[in-house]
Amino acid sequence: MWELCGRSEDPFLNKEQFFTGLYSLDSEPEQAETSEASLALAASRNQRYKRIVRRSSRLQVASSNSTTKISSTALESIRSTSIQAFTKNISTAAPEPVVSENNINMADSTPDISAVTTAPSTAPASLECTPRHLPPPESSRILPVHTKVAKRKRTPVVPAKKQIFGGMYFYFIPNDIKNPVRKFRVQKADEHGGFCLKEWREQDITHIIVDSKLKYSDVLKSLRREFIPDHIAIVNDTYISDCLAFARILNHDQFQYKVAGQPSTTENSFLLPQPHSPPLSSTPSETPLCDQQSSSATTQSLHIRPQLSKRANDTPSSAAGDRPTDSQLAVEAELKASVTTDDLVSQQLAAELLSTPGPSTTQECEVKDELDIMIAEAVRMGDLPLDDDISAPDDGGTSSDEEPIRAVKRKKPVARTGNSKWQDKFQCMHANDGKQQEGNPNARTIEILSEMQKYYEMTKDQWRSISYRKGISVLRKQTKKICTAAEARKLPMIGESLAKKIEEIVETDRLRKLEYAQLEPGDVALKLFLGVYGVGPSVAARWVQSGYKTLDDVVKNVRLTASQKVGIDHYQDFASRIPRDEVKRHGDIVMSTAANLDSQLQLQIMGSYRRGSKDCGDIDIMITKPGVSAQEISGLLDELIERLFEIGFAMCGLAMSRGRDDGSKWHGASKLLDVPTWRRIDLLVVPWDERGAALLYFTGNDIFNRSMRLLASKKGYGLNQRGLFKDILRGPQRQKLNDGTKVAGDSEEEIFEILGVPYRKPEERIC
DNA sequence: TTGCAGGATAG
DNA sequence: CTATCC
DNA sequence: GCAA
Ligand SMILES: O=c1ccn([C@H]2C[C@H](O)[C@@H](COP(=O)(O)OP(=O)(O)OP(=O)(O)O)O2)c(=O)[nH]1
Ligand SMILES: [Mg+2]
Repeated sequence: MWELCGRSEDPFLNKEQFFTGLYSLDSEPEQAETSEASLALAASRNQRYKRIVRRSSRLQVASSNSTTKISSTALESIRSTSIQAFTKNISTAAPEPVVSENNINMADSTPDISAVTTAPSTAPASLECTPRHLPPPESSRILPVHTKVAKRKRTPVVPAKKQIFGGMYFYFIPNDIKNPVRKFRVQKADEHGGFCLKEWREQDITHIIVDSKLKYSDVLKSLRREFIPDHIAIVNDTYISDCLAFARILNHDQFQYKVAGQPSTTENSFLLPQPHSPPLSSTPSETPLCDQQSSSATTQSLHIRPQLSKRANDTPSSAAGDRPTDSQLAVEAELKASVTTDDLVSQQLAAELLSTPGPSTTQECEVKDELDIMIAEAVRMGDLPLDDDISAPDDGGTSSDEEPIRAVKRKKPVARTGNSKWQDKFQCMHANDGKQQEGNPNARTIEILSEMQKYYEMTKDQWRSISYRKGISVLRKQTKKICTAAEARKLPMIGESLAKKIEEIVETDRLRKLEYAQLEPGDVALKLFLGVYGVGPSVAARWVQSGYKTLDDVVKNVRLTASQKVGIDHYQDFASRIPRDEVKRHGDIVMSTAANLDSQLQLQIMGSYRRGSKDCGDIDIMITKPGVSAQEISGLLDELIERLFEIGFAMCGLAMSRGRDDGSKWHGASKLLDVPTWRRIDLLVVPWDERGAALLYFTGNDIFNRSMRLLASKKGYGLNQRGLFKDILRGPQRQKLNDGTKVAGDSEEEIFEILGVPYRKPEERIC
């Protein structure tokens, strides 16, 4: 896998690629021309090539706020009831299965990295509805399609009589064919009628074939499961050859096929499990341990976990020191009474001053945004000589099982069209204050499409999800109702598929595909799990696949990370939005605490708060100090955190900057004295000369940031939370030769300016 | 057919 | 390294 | 899913 990923990364891209995806983020219906000046600027700074892609491991996309939040009314019952409680608002109208028109390509068109790391990409409902007797999709077989063996798809080269594995589904561990012996076995199994899956498809798999060197615990670990369903037989790797030797299916329960450390089973049925027999019939006795686990989990799923109830396990700090509550009270009281006194007040004032969006910099664009947008098309960006040839380094066919397919890849036409016209329609170019949601004529359409977006929320396809998001965003900006597909189609980021859906929604007030998707078993649980802080698509899918349906199931059976524990304990807390006032109160406490440490610190509440939201998903606070660069502020964060714990404000840490002294980030939970709800809080300490970039980053929103960054990269820059850079070069091995030259970082305005984007006030950065 | 932001932390 | 989060 |  690793080699696969590494290889797929192109260090350089040619010009065509350079402009690829230019329109990526939402676009603006009406676009003005951009000034020639900015254009020229862009052109002049443009580099021959630019590394656009950094495909490492980036899977998560959607912001947390729009998705998977559970309505507060339902929160009550989360722990104690099964997830069905959450289905109440799901439309139950006639499902009438719709064949997905677009899903087909997912498996193949998904980039390698995604294919590797994201889930099966099978059509909806395949999980439970795929008949066991149907062959799996080619993509999930362990052998490549064009391998001799696999190619003749089920056309037996071996006499029918010898197709002893007919209807049997094997999952090999390790699940690859790097080992020649294993490859041989896979081939043989395939030749004799068996299916060798490369994906874990629980419904289909009948046997797990385990390498002799592995132990049972390795199997569980490799599958990341706590037990193996009892309809699946676990045998060691001699099983296949023995079966072939005897030309019949042998009893997999026999001692010699056991995997080391495998829980004992009541043996000796000398009858084999029928390949097609329903799960229940196949040796019910085996792996009793596991069975027990799962059943107990389900039976107890209705109980509240007593031991994990609130704050039982965390908040070690509260015990320490002097009465936290008093301290925190004092802090707040101090804040309130502060009219009269002391430098604390002035500190706070200073901080507020800094944070006030008003004063600086906004005057120039205070008015209209019509003047905004964009670079017109006319741009020839054409003639820069490119180092066209993609030096396709190697491509060792090595390793991993399949995928000789990738040999095809690698060649870029390099036809240089003289001019790429890129009408900039980056969302970041457009001021969007996100108001007007009331009278929105497309409200209903947006609502339904948002539901759809949630369904695609990863696991299926992260990109599809963000495409929905982009389309929805465009729709949200419309002032007139979009009624027909043709009408919709004209909008940017709304293509064939979305247009059709929009029309269907307008005409029928529903979307069959959505209803179909909502029927998918496991989907409700998936959403439930995705709502847990620290649980993403991968883990959620794994849990669902293990048959868990409630958080209790999970707590009882799974080893959780520290974050996940807190996330489950405070599922409701973190799912609820924070009133703006409360955000302010949290901020004030941090500010005064920080002020006591160093009176020169400047704090400012960022994120959705700075954008003016009425409520926020969390509290984001940036801390900086005039003139201080780098790590003079090191250790400061630690101290601050410590104090926050002391006063009973900080409840737990979720992620802290790693040990280093440049400790700059802390993510945790905090709580007010009179509000029982824990809140997520994010502190960011930034050097003075990076404050502009940090401001830009931390204000968001996320889509806005991505839009800006994409735009920057198109223009030959690199934008991140530390600054705007140019000339980022990378060596042959994708090694970073330099970090580029920082061209801006002090101020937001400067960054906007250089990128040719009209300044946007924080409230206008809602995309 | 391919890319879709960029970086940090936990494990 | 991947998964998750910002 | 969209755009190239
Ligand atoms: O994927 C992401 C997520 C966040 N951010 C930036 C923008 C965002 O505004 C800021 C804070 O993140 P947070 O998750 O708190 O989002 P928010 O904009 O503050 O919204 P919410 O109200 O959900 O907190 O970090 C990104 O750049 N990329
Ligand atoms: Mg926030």
